Order: sequence, then structure tokens, then C-alpha cells
Amino acid sequence: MDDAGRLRQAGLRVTAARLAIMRTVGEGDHLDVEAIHRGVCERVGQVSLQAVYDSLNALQRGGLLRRIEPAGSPTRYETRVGDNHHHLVCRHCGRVTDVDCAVGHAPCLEPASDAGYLVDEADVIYWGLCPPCRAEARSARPDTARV
Amino acid sequence: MDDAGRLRQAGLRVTAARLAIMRTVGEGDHLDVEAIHRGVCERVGQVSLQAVYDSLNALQRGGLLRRIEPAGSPTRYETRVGDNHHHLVCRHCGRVTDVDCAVGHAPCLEPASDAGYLVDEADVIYWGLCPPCRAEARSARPDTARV
DNA sequence: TCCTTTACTTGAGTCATTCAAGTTTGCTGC
DNA sequence: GCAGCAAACTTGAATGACTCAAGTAAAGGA
Repeated sequence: MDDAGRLRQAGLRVTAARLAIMRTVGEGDHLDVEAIHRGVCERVGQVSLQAVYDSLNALQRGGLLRRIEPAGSPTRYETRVGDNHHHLVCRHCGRVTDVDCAVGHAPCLEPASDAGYLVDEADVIYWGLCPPCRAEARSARPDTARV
Repeated sequence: MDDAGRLRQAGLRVTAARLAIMRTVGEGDHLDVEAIHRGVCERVGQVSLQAVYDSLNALQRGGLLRRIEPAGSPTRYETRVGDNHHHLVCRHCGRVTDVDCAVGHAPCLEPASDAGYLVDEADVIYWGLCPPCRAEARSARPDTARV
């Protein structure tokens, strides 16, 4: 199904702004709101930042987008929904990279003990340094290359 | 070792405010900054909120406290450091509960593929409803009790 | 006890995000 | 094709968590 169909299926109206958001997020790599806003304006002309926030929330509630909120950095969005893949986040530059889970099909969805909670989702974030930032750290401080 | 010793070991000065923070966080249950501030003021009299922020950062950098930052809710702190246990977070009331990992000793620290990242930490958050909020949801809307 | 450095205070500032009120537009039903 | 209504969008202001900056107080080694 195309984006317009998915929007309708979620009970949302089809607008140029929302189609542009879907395409921008889909073609981008875990973009933040500001970057999505820029991309949308390039595609369809001036759209207010608030409209982007509003639509992103609607799209997320409708299950068309997934929201990623690494501690200490602005919210990002991706179109890969429905699986429960996880994310690598670079401590230095904030880059986010998808990663499949190590433990099978419904990974990490079952904690050792749920303490009576009704668990519906597991968020897993691996923190570290991405390859470019590793290289940079190595060349800047050769003695601490292993960090 | 007591808190004063741990502070010194981390290269930090021992002050009444910091000891009060350690005790407040240690006796509390994943408190946020505002609650810690209240607790500290009850113990040692007026301490500025900024001092609490500053100290919490210092204590976290020194490895005496662990910071938990669930998406969409203010930062919380706990004294259980050094293991890599995970957290259950209630979507409704924000309560945070410790949980050991399902997959052994160094749980989840190894993603299926690290994409070249140098991973040093894994954050795992299970989202759901805590027992009191489940009960509340059940009595409020019996037809959706399973949600 | 002095002196340096760290911690604390007060006050202002930032940033991502939300709220509110009014206008425009998609889309259902005539 | 057109009217009417709810959803979406615009503009502008507000919020909340947190940080920055400059000056004062106090910890702890010399």
C-alpha cells in the first residue's frame, strides 16, 4: 500500500504535508524534527514547524512512524515499524543505526520477571561510538584509542 | 564503604548536600530531581535546585549514581550501579521498577551486529502498565481490561 | 591557619516541545 | 458539484527540564 492508503487506513486525512513527511522520514536516516521540517519544506513549500510536530504525533499514534528518543538528544523518527528492532546510538555525534536483536524473534520482550507489569514494548538502546567517531577519537588521542 | 568514603574515592568533596542526596536517592525509589531536591531540603535545610542538579551530575560521572531517562518523562536516579539491570516503566503513572535481564550475566550487551560501533552500554526499558494502573484500567473500562 | 579549588547560590537563558485560538482544507453526504 | 463539519494547519505564546554564568562560601591539603 502507498502512503496515502496507509494514512486513510489509520483514519487520517491525506495532505501534502503528511505525504511529504512520510517520504522525508522514509528516505532519511532517523531524522529529528528539525530535519524533517526542512525536508518537508523542500518538497511542498512552507509548512509550519507545529504542523510537523502535530503530524508526526498523529502518524506515530496511527502506527505509521516509530519514534526514537535517546536520552539527552531530540526525538527522531523512522518508518520501520511493526518489528521490534533496536538502535545503536553514538555518544559523540548522536547518529542512530538500526540493529536486529540478539535473542531471536520477539527479542527482549520478556523480562526475567515482570513484577506484575503488563509489558507491551521493549526499548533497547546500545550506547557507543560509531565508526567515524571511533576513528576521530583514535587520531585525536592515540593513547586512548581503545576508548 | 560509606557514602563519604565513596565520594572521596571518586575525587569529590564530602558535603552535607551530597550526603543528603545519596541517602535520599538510596532510600527513595527512582526519584526525579524535584523529589530529590525536596528530600535533601528536609534533611539538611535549604539547598538550591541548581546545586542538586550539579551534584547529581557529579555523582553520576563519579559512578555513585545511575541516571534513568525514560522517553517523555524527567530524569530519575538510583544508587544501584555496577550491574546492568534494566527497568520496567509504567506508561500511565511513570513508576520505574528494577528488573534483572532475561538473558544471563551481561544481558543484552551484545547486539546481533554492532555495525562497527564500539558499544559500552545497553539501556533496556520495558514499557507497560504497573499493577495498580492495570487494576485501575480494568475497573474503569472493563471491556478493555486486557489492555 | 592559610590558600586553592571545588561546591553552592542567585538569576538569567536555552531548547524541544506543547497549548491555544483562529483559519483553511479534506472529505462525507446531499 | 456543493455544503457543512471535523481535521489539519497557522501564528504566537507558554511550558518544563535543564544549563550557563558570575559571584560567594566552604572543604581540605600545605
